[in-house]
Amino acid sequence: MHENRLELMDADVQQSLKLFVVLSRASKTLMDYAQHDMKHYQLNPSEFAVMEMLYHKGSTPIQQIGGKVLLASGTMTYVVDKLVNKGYIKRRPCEQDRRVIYAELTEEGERVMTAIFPKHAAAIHESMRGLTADEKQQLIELLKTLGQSATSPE
Amino acid sequence: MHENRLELMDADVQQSLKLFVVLSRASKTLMDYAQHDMKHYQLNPSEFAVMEMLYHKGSTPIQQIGGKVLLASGTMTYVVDKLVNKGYIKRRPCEQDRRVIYAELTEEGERVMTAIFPKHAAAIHESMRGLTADEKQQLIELLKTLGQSATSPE
DNA sequence: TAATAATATCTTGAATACGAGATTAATTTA
DNA sequence: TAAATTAATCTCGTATTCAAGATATTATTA
Repeated sequence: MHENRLELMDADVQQSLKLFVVLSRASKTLMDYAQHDMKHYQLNPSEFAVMEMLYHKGSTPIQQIGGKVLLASGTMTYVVDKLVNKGYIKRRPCEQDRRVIYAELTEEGERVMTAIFPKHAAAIHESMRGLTADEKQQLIELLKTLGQSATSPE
Repeated sequence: MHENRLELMDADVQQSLKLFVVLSRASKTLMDYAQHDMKHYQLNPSEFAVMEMLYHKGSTPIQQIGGKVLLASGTMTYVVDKLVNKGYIKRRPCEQDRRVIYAELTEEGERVMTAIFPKHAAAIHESMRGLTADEKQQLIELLKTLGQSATSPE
C-alpha cells in the first residue's frame, strides 16, 4: 500500500526525483571522500576551501572569500580565527579602506598548501576513476545546465 | 604568480577538480531549492527525509531509517523527537525484539504528507526544467557510476 | 557639513550534526 | 545458566553553520 504511492506519480516527475536522489548520494559520497582526505591535514572543508582560495588568488578581503566559497559572514570569522590559531593565515587590515580586512597565507600556510594541495587534487581525481575523460566532460556540461536552471527565476 | 598554480597541474586532474566544483555547486543549488520548498511545510531536510521514508515504506525500525537517509543514530533520536512533538509520527516498540523501536506516521502525519508530497515533488521537478528527459537519464547514469567509483575500495 | 545610507566585519544565539559512551535487550558461548 | 558478545537506542558534549543584530568605517546626499 505504501510502496506504490511513488508509482502513481507522473513518470517525468518520478525521473526528476530519481535524479535528485542520485545527485544527493553521489555528491555526499564525493564530499565524504574529500573530507576524509582533508582530515589527514587536520582541515575541515570550510578551512580547506579558504586555504585553497588564498593559495590560488593570494591576499583577498574576507568578504570576497566568503562570497566565493559560499560561507556566511559569521562563518568566515569563525573559520579565519581557527586558521589564524593554526598559524596558516593572518589578517591584514586594508590601508585604503579600514572596513576591509585581508586574509593571506603565512609562510607556514604557503608551505603546507604546497605540500598538501597536489595530494588532495590527486585524491579527488582518484575518487573519479570510474569515469572516462569524455564522461567527465559530459557530466560537467549537464551539471552546469542543471545548476543554472535551478537558480534562474522560478 | 598564484593564478597559474592550477595551470601547472596535469590536465586530467584539472578536469576532475572542475567536475568536483561543478558537482558541489549544482548539488548545493538543488538542495537549497528543495530546502526552501520544505520550509513552507515547517520541515527541515532531515525531517522531510524521515517523513518521506515512512510515507513510502510504512512503519520502520529507527535504525533502518537512519541507514537509508544517512543520519547518525544520535541525529535520528533528535529528529524523531521533533517529529513526535509535531504530532506527525509516533514510536512503537517491537514486541519480538525489545531493543527495536519502530517509527510510523500518525494519522495527522499521513494527512500532511498526502497533502505535501506531490507539491514537493513538483517543486523538485520544476527546479530541473532546464534538462530534457534524455539529459536527465544520462545524468542519472553518469552520477551512479561516479558514486560507485568513489565508494568502492580505494 | 550633518545626516543618511551602504559596506565589512564581528558577536551572539539557535539549529543541526556527529561521535563516544551509557543503557537495555537479545543472542551466543562456555 | 552465567558470562560474554552483539545490537539498538538514547544521552551528552562538541563542532559547524547560519541569521540577526551590533559596531565601525566609508560614501552619498541634502
